[in-house]
Amino acid sequence: MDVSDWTAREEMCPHRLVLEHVTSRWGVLVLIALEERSHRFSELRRRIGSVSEKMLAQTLQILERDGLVHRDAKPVIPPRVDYSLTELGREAAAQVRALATWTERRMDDVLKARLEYDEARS
Amino acid sequence: MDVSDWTAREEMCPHRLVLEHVTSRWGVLVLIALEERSHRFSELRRRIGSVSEKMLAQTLQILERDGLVHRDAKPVIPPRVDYSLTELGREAAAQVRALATWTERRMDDVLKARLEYDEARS
DNA sequence: CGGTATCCAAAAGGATACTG
DNA sequence: CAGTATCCTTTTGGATACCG
Repeated sequence: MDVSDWTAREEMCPHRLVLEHVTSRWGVLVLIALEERSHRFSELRRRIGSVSEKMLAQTLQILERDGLVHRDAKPVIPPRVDYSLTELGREAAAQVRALATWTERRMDDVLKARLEYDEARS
Repeated sequence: MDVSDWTAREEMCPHRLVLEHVTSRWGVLVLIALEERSHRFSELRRRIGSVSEKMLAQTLQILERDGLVHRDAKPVIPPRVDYSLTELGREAAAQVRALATWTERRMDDVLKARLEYDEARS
């Protein structure tokens, strides 16, 4: 893989965009939550906590369009919509979770590095 | 890992921030470029192509502070600064590259999903 | 309940000029 | 060469109100 492949063209290349979707602020949290089990819209909101309706809806639409999330709207009143991962989404979630787990595991080293960095400059 | 752990506190929790650093627009590209070999500042600029001086400098500082990137400023004229990955940075780069490789490998399925999604709505 | 539409504030990011 | 400082534009994201 060549880095310039990711930025050479005017419009960002397609797989660079998918990477941005799955690693976006809310994309990461949605994928990890849905990897565990399917959620309704309002369940996801409560689960993630700080996300606004607008951003959650937007994130879910982007991930659904990319084929990572399946949206199941049941024709009942009141409306009920369940979100789950597709096979593609489960693969993405596994990758993202691996990265998230790594940051958790290595956090102490990062904090130590920051202390050294800040001290060297004060 | 619980998703709400990532968003519960006022300030984002620390490992969530590290995740944002390594998956940021330019962080991804810097890590992948440096995984291959060390680069000078201007080499990175040319390699990544579309990044501004400001953003490259900022990204490198953030990654250096997190202990992922090593900065080696040689006291010569004209100045020469080499950037490389630390051991921690190599681990991060491997994770990020795995994710990037996955998006590349699965791009066809994503594009197909998008076509279906867009057609179903037109 | 599960959204959309609108407006506004905040943050990210680029262009340019300048410096050791 | 390797940045920093400043200004300005673009993008992101939250709050609110409304709808089927």
